[in-house]
Amino acid sequence: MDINQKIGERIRELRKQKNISQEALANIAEVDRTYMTGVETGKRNVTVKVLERIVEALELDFASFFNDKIFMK
Amino acid sequence: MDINQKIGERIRELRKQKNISQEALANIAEVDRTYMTGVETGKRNVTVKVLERIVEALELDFASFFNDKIFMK
DNA sequence: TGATACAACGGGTTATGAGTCACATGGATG
DNA sequence: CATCCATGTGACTCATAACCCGTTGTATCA
Repeated sequence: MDINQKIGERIRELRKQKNISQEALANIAEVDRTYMTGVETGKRNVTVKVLERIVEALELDFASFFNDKIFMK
Repeated sequence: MDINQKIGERIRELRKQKNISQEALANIAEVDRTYMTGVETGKRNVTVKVLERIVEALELDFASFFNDKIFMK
C-alpha cells in the first residue's frame, strides 16, 4: 500500500476516534475541507509542514502519529 | 525548532551511524547529492514520498524514524 | 603542493504540491 | 418529497518541491 494511503487511513482513524468531521479537522489544521478529503483518500502527497499541522490538529506529535503497525515493516 | 530541521538532524544522525556520506545516502534514496544537503540542513520541506525513500535508504520504517525524543511533545 | 573526498551554496528549470471552486453523491431527517 | 450534512471529484492557479549544474571551502592525504 502507498505511503500516502497509509497516512490517509491513519488520519481518518484518529479523526473518527475524536468524532469530528473532515471539515472540523480541516479548520483546526487550517487546510481546505476538500484538501483534507484528498489527504484521507491518499490522493495527496503532503509535505512535512502540512502533515505537521494535521497531526497537531489531532493533538498528537509525529512520534505518536507514526507509532502504528501500518508504519512498521 | 522547525520540523524540517528536526528531520534533517535525525537523518544526519542516522546517516553518521551508518558511516556513509550524503552522496552515498542520496544515491540509495535516488535523490540528488545537493538535495540531500538541503534536507539535512533543514532547508527543504520534503514530501512524504521523498522522505519515505530516504528513510528506506537508512533501512528504517517511519515508525522507527520518528520514534525519537526530538519528535515528541 | 596537488589530488581527493565531503559538504554547503547559488542559481536555473521542470514537476508537482497547496489552496480553492463548483458540482455531485449519499444518508439522515422533517 | 425537500433540505441539511458530510464527503468526494475534476479542474484550475500559483507557489514551491524536486531536480541538476557548477563552484567554493575544508580537511586529509601522498
